[in-house]
Amino acid sequence: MIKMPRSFLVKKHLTNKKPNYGILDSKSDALHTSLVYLEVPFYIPSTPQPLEGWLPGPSLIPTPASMHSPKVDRLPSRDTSLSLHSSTQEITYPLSVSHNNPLRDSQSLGTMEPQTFLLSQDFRHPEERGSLPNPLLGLVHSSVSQERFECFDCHKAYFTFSGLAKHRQLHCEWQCHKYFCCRYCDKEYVSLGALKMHIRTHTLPCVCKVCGKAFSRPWLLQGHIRTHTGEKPFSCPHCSRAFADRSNLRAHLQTHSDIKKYRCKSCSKTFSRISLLSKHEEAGCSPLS
DNA sequence: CTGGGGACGGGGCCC
DNA sequence: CGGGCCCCGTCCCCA
Repeated sequence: MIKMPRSFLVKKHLTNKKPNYGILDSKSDALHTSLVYLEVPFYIPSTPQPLEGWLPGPSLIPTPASMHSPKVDRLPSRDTSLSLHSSTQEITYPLSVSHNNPLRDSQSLGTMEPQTFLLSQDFRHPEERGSLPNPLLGLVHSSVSQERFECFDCHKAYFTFSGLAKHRQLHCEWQCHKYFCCRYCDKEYVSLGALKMHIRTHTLPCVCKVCGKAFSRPWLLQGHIRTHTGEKPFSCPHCSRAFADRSNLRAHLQTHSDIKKYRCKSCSKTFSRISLLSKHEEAGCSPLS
């Protein structure tokens, strides 16, 4: 029988990249500087940037047919150049640092296809890097008529660069591309909050004053204390039984139901627990029995 | 072996 | 943002 792990919601190993545990103890800039960013596709906007305009103008960066998924490996800044690498060549482009780029309005602009790059570094201007997370490590997409900044992961679109930046920082980036590893075990989580909560299962800060048993969360301790006091606040409306745990009452209520929650697809027999259904199926369901 | 109770872990939601 | 609570679920144990 395949046993589900107790921590069934744990993110499994989808990446080898490990975050810096220091972020658990501090909410400093380490949150944004110590993590390893994954490479994700990036579309060079074909219209001017709403921020500082320091990104390379699209009309300056044609799309070589032989160039696939080049890496931007040099941090661009004003009045400098941008090197793009592919497996076959390296191309250096001057940067468009001004909204007054004369090529911006060229006829070729309307026929430009979105260009895909892989960003492996923080691509922002240093002034922006100081205050914002790296939003470009998500999808940025635009059309000629209406520029939008679209999250590569969830495809949510924003009209402003900073809008996407905030979205990436608060919601999507970590959830989609970063996994937080427990320093005490090998479990990984998709959010920092989930990891913090998991770590409590190691540190067990909530201690029972009666027996000394420790728990990860206060309400778990409260439930445990009921085992000492005998308090059972959750009563069954169908019988005289009462329970200290609401989940256990819910499971008990299944015993009063003729139609249980979990149904065998073969014989339609129902079970109060999925584990009982699994046992039934593994034993070899016989619809005639 | 089956069914059920006790205890507890984890994410989501709300305040 | 963090705590409390809810819900879902598993594991262990016992009748």
